[in-house]
Amino acid sequence: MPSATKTHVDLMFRAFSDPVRLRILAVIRDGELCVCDLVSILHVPQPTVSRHLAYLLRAGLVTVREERSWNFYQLARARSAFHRKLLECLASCFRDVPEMTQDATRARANRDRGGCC
Amino acid sequence: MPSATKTHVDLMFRAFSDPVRLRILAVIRDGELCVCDLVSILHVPQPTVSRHLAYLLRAGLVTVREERSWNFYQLARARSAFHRKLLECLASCFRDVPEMTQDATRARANRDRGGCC
DNA sequence: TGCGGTCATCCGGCTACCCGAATATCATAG
DNA sequence: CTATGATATTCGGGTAGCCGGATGACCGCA
Repeated sequence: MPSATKTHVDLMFRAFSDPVRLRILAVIRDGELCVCDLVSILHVPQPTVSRHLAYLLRAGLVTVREERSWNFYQLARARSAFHRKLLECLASCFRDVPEMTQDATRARANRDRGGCC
Repeated sequence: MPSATKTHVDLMFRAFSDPVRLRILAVIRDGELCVCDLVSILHVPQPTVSRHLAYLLRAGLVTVREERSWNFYQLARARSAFHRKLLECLASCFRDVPEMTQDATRARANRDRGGCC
């Protein structure tokens, strides 16, 4: 048994400590996106995206809205000061991860096309 | 090849995603501490503390000062907006992790005793 | 009823991490 | 030189991701 039990804070930090999850969180800052949009924007296989979304859901960082055949994910509203600070980190590291800006341009092009539908 | 290469941002987030490292970072916010002080404050074996300190050193989150036989660790000065925000997260999650407050009281008692020397 | 599209989950294998115990390094005191 | 104390590192084993590929569940539509 570890000396310190795993807490919710650890879970949230760990949610941010993966490149794909970080990019997902960054790209849905501008509004909800469905899974297939994320797949085409991030250039990541669909099961990988789904797995990471499940992780983010467990951590309480995103919410889902089901409509017809699509699941739209968006950032969850911050429910604590810690959560809010963490989202500010996301904004700050935006310039340190080059892939995020590439994702952002692809996401904008995607929205201009009207998404997947 | 992974879809997104491991970046420095990931390394820093991951540094925060372990209970012991989080407690170390929190307890040295009030000033530098040597390894043996950390061991007695956190109630964690010495090799474990050293390993986590090495991790934090690699991530650029702490600095060392060697004096006589002791190595004193303290928080590194923030070198980016992201780094600064991350330290603010540390302050915010303080109230969410009960062990941190226990560590803080033990740390204060330790300082009142004058540390390990 | 069958089919295509959307999404989630399972399975195998690999890697990275985390720990406890023991050991190594190094400075200092005697 | 020897001993002691502080710290770092190594080693072995266990566990928790992470991924690619395949499969499964579900819905809308012809």
